[in-house]
Amino acid sequence: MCIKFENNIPIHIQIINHIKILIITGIYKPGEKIPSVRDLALEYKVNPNTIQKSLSELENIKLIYTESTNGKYVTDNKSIINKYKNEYIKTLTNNYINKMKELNLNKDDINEILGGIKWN
Amino acid sequence: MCIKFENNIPIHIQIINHIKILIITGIYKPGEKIPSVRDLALEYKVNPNTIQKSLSELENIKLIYTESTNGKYVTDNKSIINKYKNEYIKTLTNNYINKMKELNLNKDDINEILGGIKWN
Amino acid sequence: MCIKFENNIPIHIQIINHIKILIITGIYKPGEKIPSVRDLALEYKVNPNTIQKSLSELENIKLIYTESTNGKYVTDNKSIINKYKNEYIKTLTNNYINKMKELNLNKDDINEILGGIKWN
Amino acid sequence: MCIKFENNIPIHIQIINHIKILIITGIYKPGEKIPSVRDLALEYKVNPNTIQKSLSELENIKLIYTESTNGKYVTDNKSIINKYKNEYIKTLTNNYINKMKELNLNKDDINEILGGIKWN
DNA sequence: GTGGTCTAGACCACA
DNA sequence: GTGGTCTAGACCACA
Repeated sequence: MCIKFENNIPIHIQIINHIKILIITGIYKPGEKIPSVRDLALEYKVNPNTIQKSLSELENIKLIYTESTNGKYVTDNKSIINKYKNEYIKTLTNNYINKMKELNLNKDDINEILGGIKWN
Repeated sequence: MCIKFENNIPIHIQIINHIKILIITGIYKPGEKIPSVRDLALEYKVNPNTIQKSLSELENIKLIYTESTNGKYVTDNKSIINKYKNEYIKTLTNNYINKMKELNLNKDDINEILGGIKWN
Repeated sequence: MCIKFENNIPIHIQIINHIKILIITGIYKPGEKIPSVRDLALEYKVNPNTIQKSLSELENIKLIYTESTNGKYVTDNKSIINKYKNEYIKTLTNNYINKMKELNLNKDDINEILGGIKWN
Repeated sequence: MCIKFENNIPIHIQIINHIKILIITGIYKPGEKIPSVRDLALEYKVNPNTIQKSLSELENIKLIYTESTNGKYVTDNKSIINKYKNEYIKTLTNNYINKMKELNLNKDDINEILGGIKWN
């Protein structure tokens, strides 16, 4: 696990986003138990309270749930995961396109650029 | 001028990249005088030495040149600017595609996503 | 270590040239560790930042490289060293010949002068 | 006239050498009047006393002479000029060869290098 | 201990 | 006013 925190963005937000991506990309799988607050605090090198705050928010948006004495789990409702995945895809894509527009590139330019990519 | 510096990346590198993008996007035009070292230091709220270091590097890679005692100017060699523009496009595109791949999306998925974008 | 700095030439440039010659002449050998920034600052009696600046430039031109936290080393790429050696030879020779020309000496004169030198 | 003074060498010595070279190279011709102390002081941007000291030394070694109320002249004794010219040639040549030796080059190497020079 | 960054601030040349 | 140099000194990451 490796995350570089940025200035100007609250750390708990950055942790939310990081874990969200782990779930969206399937690194944390649906229904899978996620590490304990204590362990995550060690991994991210932050205070356990910060982790707690982040996980609460992830629970609010239904990406994880708590089994009372047992730990926290990734939701197994794949449609929720997909919803956030699509949202993330949209954000990435818009960011990409906006930067391309700043460079005065249009739809055709982008298609040409993507056409030249080799996929493996 | 507005730039939020990130942790973990030296400020002078971030300034290099920021000014590079201003040149690439044509906000700083070919042959145009750029603000003085002192003015940039005020704008970016850093020490003039830090600006000096950044501009030296931009001069090394030929994106700007110095007219001694007169100021610094964006190169008017558009092919150099284009070289860095293309490099930047490549980086943006690769980053975008790599994130898409992490989400298990392939070429067709991306084309479909881009096809659904409305251009204005 | 002994170096007399000249006026009118920035010290960091003089240090670059001095170390370059140490490498070219093989006093600093290929692959050998060079003294730390702090030690060189003491030797040359300048600020460590000035050494840092000089060594950065020597790294830019690939004559040295950095092993992070470990120190800086002379390149072990002998062809790079040779390139700068040949460049230096050329400069010395041109300077010598130009001064001879100022004295109205020609090729034959120089050959005669050199022919009279005793080699040991 | 342009001379950059070096540290660590007394300025009057540097001026002596500079004028000596002007005479040796024939820029100041045998028998020619040299500029007044006052004018030389302006040219070299030094105190007239410094010029006076330098010219005295040049007079001691017979490269110039004074016509009492009339000014100072380059000697018209060409054999004296030649003596210093030869001395200067010797110094230049020895310096050149010593630097070449530091680079582990020998007589044959130098001949080869000089053979490759294009003369015009 | 190693390299590296950044600031504050003095000072320089050029014109 | 412009770029450029240099120092003193604090501070950082890495290990």
